[in-house]
Amino acid sequence: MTANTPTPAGDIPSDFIRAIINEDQAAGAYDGRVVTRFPPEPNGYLHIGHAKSICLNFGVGEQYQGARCHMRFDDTNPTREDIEYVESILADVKWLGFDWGENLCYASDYFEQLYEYAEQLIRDGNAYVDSLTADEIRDFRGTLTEPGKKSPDRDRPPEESLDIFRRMRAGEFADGEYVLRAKIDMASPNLNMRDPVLYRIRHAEHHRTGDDWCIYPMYDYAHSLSDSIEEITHSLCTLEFEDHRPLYDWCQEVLGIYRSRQIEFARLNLTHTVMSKRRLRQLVEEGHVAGWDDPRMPTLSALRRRGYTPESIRDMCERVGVARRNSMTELALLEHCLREDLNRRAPRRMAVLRPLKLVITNYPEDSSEEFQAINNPEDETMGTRQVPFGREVYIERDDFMEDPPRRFYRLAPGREVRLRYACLITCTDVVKDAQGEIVEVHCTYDPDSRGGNAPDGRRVQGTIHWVSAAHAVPLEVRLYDNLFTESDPAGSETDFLDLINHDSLETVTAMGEPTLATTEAGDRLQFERLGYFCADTDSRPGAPVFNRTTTLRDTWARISQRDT
RNA sequence: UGGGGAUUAGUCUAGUGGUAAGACGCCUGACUCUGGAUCAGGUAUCACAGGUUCGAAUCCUGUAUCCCCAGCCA
Repeated sequence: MTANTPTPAGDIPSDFIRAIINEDQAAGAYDGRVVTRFPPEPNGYLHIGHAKSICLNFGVGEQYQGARCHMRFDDTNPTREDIEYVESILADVKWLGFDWGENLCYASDYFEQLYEYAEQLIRDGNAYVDSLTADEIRDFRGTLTEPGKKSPDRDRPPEESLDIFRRMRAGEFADGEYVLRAKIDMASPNLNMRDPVLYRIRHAEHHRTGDDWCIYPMYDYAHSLSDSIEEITHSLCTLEFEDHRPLYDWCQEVLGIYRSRQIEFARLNLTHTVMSKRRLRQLVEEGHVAGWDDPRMPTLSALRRRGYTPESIRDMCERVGVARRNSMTELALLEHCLREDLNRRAPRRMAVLRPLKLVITNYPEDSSEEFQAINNPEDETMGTRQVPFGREVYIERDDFMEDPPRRFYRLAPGREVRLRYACLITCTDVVKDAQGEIVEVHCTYDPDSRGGNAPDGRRVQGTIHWVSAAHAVPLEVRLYDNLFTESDPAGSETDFLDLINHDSLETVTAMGEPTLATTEAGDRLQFERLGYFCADTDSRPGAPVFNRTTTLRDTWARISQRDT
């Protein structure tokens, strides 16, 4: 490995991990090298919690001079892992915008070397083959407050252990017949040090090594050695592995191999969702959601489908920071990052979610015209487009009230509002059906206000969006809300499944301006005054489907809610 | 009366002996052809109790609360 010039600690953000790395750099530790790794097990989909780890590890790998971050699969348990997960994980990391370059690694690539190190451990008297059953090992382990007992096999001579271990590898024994254990300290107050299992027999096909092996290394052993083999300098993991650090260090120390340093940080928790693989799997398997990429899920594939940008996710991870205390980040922060990003980038369009027909009685029948609309007021370079207009338009049901409360300054009988980019209209009549439901609103327009400007400069409080009825394109729109009603469903007394928000998905047929007919899956748009929407992969030619990524900040919703 | 961690505003994070910083949220107001965006202002004495010190969120002592650990999972 080549030595690197230390990076000046000046402008590297100051979370405690980077502070440690800065110190190491200043002290010339690790020859000035900085190498991290992101080590998922390919047994599930990546979620927003993983994003924090990805941003940290790859972020560090980018920030320091000559640094890098290895993409490594911790694939030591063939019974639950699959190539499908490998591929989705790779795609998600790439989507987030990170690059592992040449450094795509698999713990399974080290199986032979790991095995040889295990023989060394046995020869040195640091490991032994045990014939205790799983139940017996548990019994012998002791409890949190009582020391464990030594296995009768603990003093098996190294030659004998070596022989059995080789035969374990050769496939002479059934699953569970023997295990290889580290010989450390059965009385240690740290249960991980009470002769932890290093290898177990598993006659199972591995997604990469096939049936080359029938013994597989355990996490603590494999992870510590993999880090060492790759000469990882800073091995960043979550808090629950803190108790494993002594074992991590022990493995590298007794073998006399490259020393990596494990540093733990608090994982990301987000309100109104769950993050554990077990719960996510349950949501999918029991059909509470449509799949791993159901846009209500916190998986990266779901967030992508929902319309979240990788930039917004990375921004959130940066703002959350890195520390050692358990925390729960508010979803609002992620949403803020999203809106900030999309506000700059998303083209504006007009669509009406809950259409109410509005007839402009003084507008000529069978006539139409086009108005120019701005594609993005935040970015002039995005230009303008023409939007057709006619005698009948759809407006949002919420934008009309027959008997409006104070502070409501949209359309109501006798009121004048602006149809965005089109003209000023005044409500003259309300048409109801037999049930008393409003089915139509009649207005007159001011011909001199074409384009939406008041000819005499008079102030018009409200501006509402609309879609020409004659030109409208029907859209399937999926309105998403939080999957859970409580902020911490996993931490609640109530079972998390009973906290599912049954209104988390509402599908409506909206009416959109003509340009919306030609969107492609993945396109992100702002429907003016409503929110950000993303064309779904379910879209078909002539039948667009949109996911509501998030609403716009809605001051009126807050005011009206507060007043009731 | 096992071990390991943590404790700064509603939330997240900075501050490491010199009198609490930033972000989100929330509240006010300005502006506005998105009640969007933008802009201006407001919003904590640092878990608690003692102690050291001219001076403590930062040092010491004790207490409380929360999290993690008894897979041949990672």
